[in-house]
Formats: sequence, structure tokens, C-alpha cells
Amino acid sequence: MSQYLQGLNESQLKAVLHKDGPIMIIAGAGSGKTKVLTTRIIHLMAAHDVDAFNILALTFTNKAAAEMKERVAHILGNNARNLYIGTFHSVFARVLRAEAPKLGYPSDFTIYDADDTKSVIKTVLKELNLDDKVYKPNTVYKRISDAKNSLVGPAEYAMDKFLVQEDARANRPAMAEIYDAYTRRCFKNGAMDFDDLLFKMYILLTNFPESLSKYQQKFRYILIDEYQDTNPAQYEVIKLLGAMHENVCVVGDDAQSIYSFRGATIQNILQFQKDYDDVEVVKLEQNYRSTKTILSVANEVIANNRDQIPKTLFTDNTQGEKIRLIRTMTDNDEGRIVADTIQEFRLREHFQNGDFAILYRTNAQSRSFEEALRRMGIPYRIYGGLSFYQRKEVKDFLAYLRITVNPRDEEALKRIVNYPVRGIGKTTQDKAVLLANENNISLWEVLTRAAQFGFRAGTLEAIEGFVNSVKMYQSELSKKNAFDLAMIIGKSSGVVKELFNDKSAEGLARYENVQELLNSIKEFIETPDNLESGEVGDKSLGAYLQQIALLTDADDSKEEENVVRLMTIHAAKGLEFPVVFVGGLEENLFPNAMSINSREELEEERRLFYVAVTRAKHKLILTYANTRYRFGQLQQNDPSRFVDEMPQEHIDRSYAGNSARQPSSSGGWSSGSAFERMQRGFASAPTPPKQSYSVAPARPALKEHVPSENFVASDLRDLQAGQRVEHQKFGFGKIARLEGASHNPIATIDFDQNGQKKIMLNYARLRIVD
DNA sequence: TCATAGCTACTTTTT
DNA sequence: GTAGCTATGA
Repeated sequence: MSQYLQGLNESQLKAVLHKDGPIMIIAGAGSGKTKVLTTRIIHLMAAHDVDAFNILALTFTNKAAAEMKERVAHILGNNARNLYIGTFHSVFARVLRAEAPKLGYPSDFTIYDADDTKSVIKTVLKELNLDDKVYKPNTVYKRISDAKNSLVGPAEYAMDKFLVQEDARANRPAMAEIYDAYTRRCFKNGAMDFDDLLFKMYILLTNFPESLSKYQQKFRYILIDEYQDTNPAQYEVIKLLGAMHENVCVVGDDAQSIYSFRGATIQNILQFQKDYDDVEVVKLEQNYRSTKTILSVANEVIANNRDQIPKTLFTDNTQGEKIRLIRTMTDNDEGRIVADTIQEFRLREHFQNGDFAILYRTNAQSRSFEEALRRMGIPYRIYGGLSFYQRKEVKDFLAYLRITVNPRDEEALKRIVNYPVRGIGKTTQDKAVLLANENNISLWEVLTRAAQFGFRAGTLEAIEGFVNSVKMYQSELSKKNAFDLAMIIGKSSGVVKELFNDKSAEGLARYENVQELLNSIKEFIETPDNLESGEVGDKSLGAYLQQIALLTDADDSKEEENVVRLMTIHAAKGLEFPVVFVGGLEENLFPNAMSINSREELEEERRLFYVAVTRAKHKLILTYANTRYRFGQLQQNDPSRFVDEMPQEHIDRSYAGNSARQPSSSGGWSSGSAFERMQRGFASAPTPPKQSYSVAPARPALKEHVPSENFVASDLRDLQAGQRVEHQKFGFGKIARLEGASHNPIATIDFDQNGQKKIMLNYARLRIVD
């Protein structure tokens, strides 16, 4: 038996050795999924002489792709180079780059990220004279994105009775029109958004049979990671590509499907067996990652879900210790106790910083952990949030590069036409945009022909100066590599100088970020071959821009850093850590308040919890806070229902007070482990009482109110103006009026002691007095 | 035309 | 608590 096959268990081996025909691998958490995928690729090449050029492996994250590639390269060396391994988005972008003219796009089409997309939506809304309070860019984006991910174009959308009716009911009848205008605008700009990369790939394959057959022949063996997270667009493309050889291998775990909000449908994996005849199904049920305790907690919680493929995960690992459940008074205490526990484990059990991960439901939760770690001098790194490439200064600089490569890119143009300030202000810009629309030409063309359009002499001079310098950059495009050209642009545009002259701390950071960006371009041109595709050497600026558009900050991997990692649970999928903290286990936060209205949504939250738990190898610590600041307001939450769903014999509650649920206002704090005393110390530390309203100097100080003995939050659905209520902090008051959307009602309350305040009823806890 | 202060809406998750 | 937008004055 070949060496690379050794150490595989029976099912793993079965999955690897299966050569032709469709196969579905149901891979439980920690069951060696990546190992199976990579070994399968190695086996295809080593034992069956399959050409690397004929293998396509698709993942959801760059990180997963890089890991796979690396593992294959480890065994096969240079042969691995020609494999097509990448994310759906990056592989499709590469294909589309080659085929763009067929679809009427320039090869150097721009890829719009979420910010660009929203910005285009705002532009379109303005031009259609629509109120962006009714048509919130986020809502519109979601709607369009959902449509594209279901392969519904603007024309189909407008004719889809159900969709149109939905929009009408939501009081957004112009949605179809917006979608159409948005699509046209992107096309005019020579740009595709994230969803287009999937949608246009589908269009390419369906409208151009010769392209379909070309890629069908090329990709004889197809492997899909995380199949449970595919959306209909991805599903259809895979089906098309695999139709000729039917060598489609999908790997997934229905229990880890956590992206339905992005259009993923669990049906794809549940139905796979119906898509092809003779599907081989292999289940990987042995977990190599976690202790018996952790695994049984995960199993027991997920058993509450109705929709799932039956399977039994087991492990030969040790029993391990109980799961620690920690309750704290506030979110800040939660941060401190986690930091403290990390310290404890480091000292007593010799863990390193890099062994710890802190996971949470929402990005906003990172703050308290971050502060606590910083205070204790524990090095950490936050993943997610604003990625490097989304920072303003980086985007500004990139906009120069983008406009050089694709002058039709209006979003980029608007960013930099007056940055650094050169006397082309808002009035001029508005006029130019108007001219572009009236004459049906691009904004760039208006600027290049500015003399014809009667701008003021000074303004005209400014425009011409700008146009000439961009034209100069463009003329260098074919002569210079990405880095040299970027350097020229940085110097000549004045961007670098502008940042250099800003000596404030933020200015310094911005300057460094742009330098960092230049470094990354240098790195790009110096990398010997393009790891993404295996195709050698497109070092142009256009290639660089398309690559980074799909990068997130989780991808710039300084993996070896020995630091504590903070990230959302979504971002942690596919990763494992010796010690895992999961924070904010509270109702309304996790499960999130947005997701408790239907069984499907709640089950997805539960799967998310399952993902969180199964990241841990040795130790798992769950925390929740009695009160936490959210949205400026102090909120009280009950412990998460998931806490109750865990097998209690595996839980160490000695850090959680005595009562499981509904901690009463006085009870639960009197017993005393050393740790608990310490915790109480934190809770009652002499920090000044927090203000739950903004601290405007003119406003009178809050007259603190002591809640009544019998304070119980009332059901506020039938709240009426004129009723008297009690608020825990602001005291007694009278409802002056009710306003806001029905799903987010806002009450204006005249408080006896604290004046008038606006309170969001979704969050507030009010007792109706009479 | 530009800088700034103040107001508002937002927080679910992301390629 | 903050980013992004608007109104205001220089």
C-alpha cells in the first residue's frame, strides 16, 4: 500500500479509493475531511495518472484552498502546481477573465466588493429618485443578492409574481426597477459583484455550448468542499461542469450548514443522491479532534434538530474534563474572566497563547475581550471585521489602480477624482455624472472630453490635469509590472505624500497601510507562479486587482503567530483549537433574536453552536453575561437555551452561580469558590456606573432609579400611548407616543425624573404600571 | 469648495 | 459605541 494511504481508517480509505462516478462523503466534524480530500487528489494523480490540469477542487475560503494545495504539494511537489484549487469565486473569476469578451465585459473587469456594491446601489437610488430610507441599501443588496444566487436575473425578477408581490407588500414596489438599473450600471462600469461571479459563470456555461464543453473536458474530476453551504447558483454550475464525466465528489456535513442567510440550501446535500444514478455514499463518523465529553455535548445538542442526515459521531480520544460554564455580571466581566482564565491555563497547564480561541456570534462582541486581553498584556489577533483591503486609505489607493486598469469603473473614479484635493468638488462631480447619464457615456469619457461640456476655466484645468495623469498611468500599463506602476501612481498622484504629511497617529497608520499595500504588490509580482490557477505568470496590475478583490483578512495568514485568536463562529468553521471559549451564550444573542422566529432559523443557530463546540480539542469554556451593552442600552438576557440542551453531567457549573436559568436578582451569588469570589470582585470593582445613554454635556445627569421589588418586564406588543411604565434605570414615566416600523417600534417616554427619552421596544424591558 | 459638528441608524453571520 | 450622512459656517 502506498505510503500516503497509511493511517486512513476504513471509510476514509473507501472514499479515497473510489475512482469514477459520483460520490458523496458525509464528514462529521473533525473526521479528517481535508485529509480525505487531499489524499483523494494525490491518489488520482499518483495511482491513476490523472493529469493535474484535469482536477478541479472548489472550497469556500482561500484558507481551505491554500491548505489543500499545500498538503497535496507536500506529497507530489511541483506536480501539484497545475491543479485548479480555489474558492468558487476565485476559480470562476479566473474563467470569466478568460471568457469576459463573450459576455460583453472587459477582461480586466473590476470585482466589486460589498462596499462598492452598496455604493452603486446608492447611486442608482439617487438617480431613480428613490428614498434610501425606504429602500435601504442593505435591504436592496440582500434582495438582489438573493435573486442572483437563485439565478434570477432582472427580467425574470420583474416577471416573477411572487417576488413582485413580496416587494409590494413590503412597500418597495420599485425593487425590480432598481435591480435592473443596478445591473445595467455594473455592466456599464465593466464590473461584476461577488454574486455575478457565480451568476455569470452559469450564464457563460448555458449560453455558450463551446465554453461548456471546453470546461467539462478540462475538469474531468471535480471535488467540492463544504457542499452543504452551496447555493443554487453554485449547485447548477457544478451540475453543468460535472455532466460529462460525472466524476463529482462532494464532501459536506449537514450539521455544519450555517450559511443559509447567504442563499445556501441544505437541500443540495440532502438531494445529492437523486441528482445522479449510483451515488456512492461514505460516512466519516470517527472524530479525531475532540474529547469524549466535548463530542457528546455536541451530539446531544444537535439531536434537537429535525432536519438532518442520521449519523453517529464517536471518538477514541480520552474522556477529557467537564465543560466549564461561566456566568458573569456584565460583558466587560466576561472579557476579564476569559482573559483571566487564559492566564490561569497558561500558568498551570502550560498552554500557549496560540492554543486559545475566543469565538462569538457577532463581531461587535469582540470589544470586551479585546480590551481585557490588552489590559493583561496577552497578545491577540482579531479576524474579521474590517479587512485590510477595505480600509479607506487602501481602497483610495486601489481606486487609482482600478481606474488605470478599467476606466469605466465609475465607483473608483468617484473615489479619487478629488483625492487628493485638486479642485474638482461636489458640484463639478454632480454635473459630470449628469452629463454622463444624459449622453449615455461613461463618467470617464465626460472627463476626457470636458472641454466640450463647458466647465469653468479653472475647473477644466483641474480636470485635464487629472485626466492626463491617469492617461499616463494607462500608457505604462503594458510596459510596467504591477509594482513599478503602483509606485509611479503613488508618487505622481500625490496620495503617498498626502498620507506622509499627516503626522497624527491615525495618519501614520494610514501611511503604513499604504506602504503595506505596496509591499503586497511587490510580493505578488515576485511570487514565481500563480498559486491560484497553476497558470504561470500574469503579473499585470489587472491580475493583481482581481486576486485581492476576493481576499479577506482571514487569508493573510500569519498562522504561526503565537497569539490568542478572536473570531466569529462563522469564521472559525474548518479550524480547530486546543482551548475554545464561546462567549455571549444568551438568548437573543445566541440564538440571535433575528433567528428565533422559525424552526429553520433556530436550527441553523443550533448548527452554529454545534460548529462552535466542535472546534475544541481539549477544553471548552462557555460564558454568558447577565447584562450587556448593546445599541447603547443595557440589556438583560437569560442564558441561552443551548445551555439547557447540553447533557448536564458534562457541565461544570461551579462558575455559574447556582441557578441555571432566570438568575433571580439576589440568588446565585452567595456560595463561594475562590474563583467565584474573584468574579464577584470584578463585578463590584469600583468602576463608575455605566451610562446607558449618550453623554451629551448639556443633558442633566441621570437620576438613578432603583427598580421596584416586583419588577417584571411586560409584554409590550399592546403598549398604548398614555400608559404609565417603569424602566429599570430611568424610573417611572408616561408613554408620550409610539412610532417606528411595526417590527421595530419606538416609544417616546416622558420620565418623571429623567425627562423625555426614545426607547426601542424590541430591546427595552418595561413594566406596565397600570 | 471644504472641514467639522451633530444627528441617525445600526448589529447576524461573509465570499 | 460608531460610521456615515447632512447641515452649517469659514
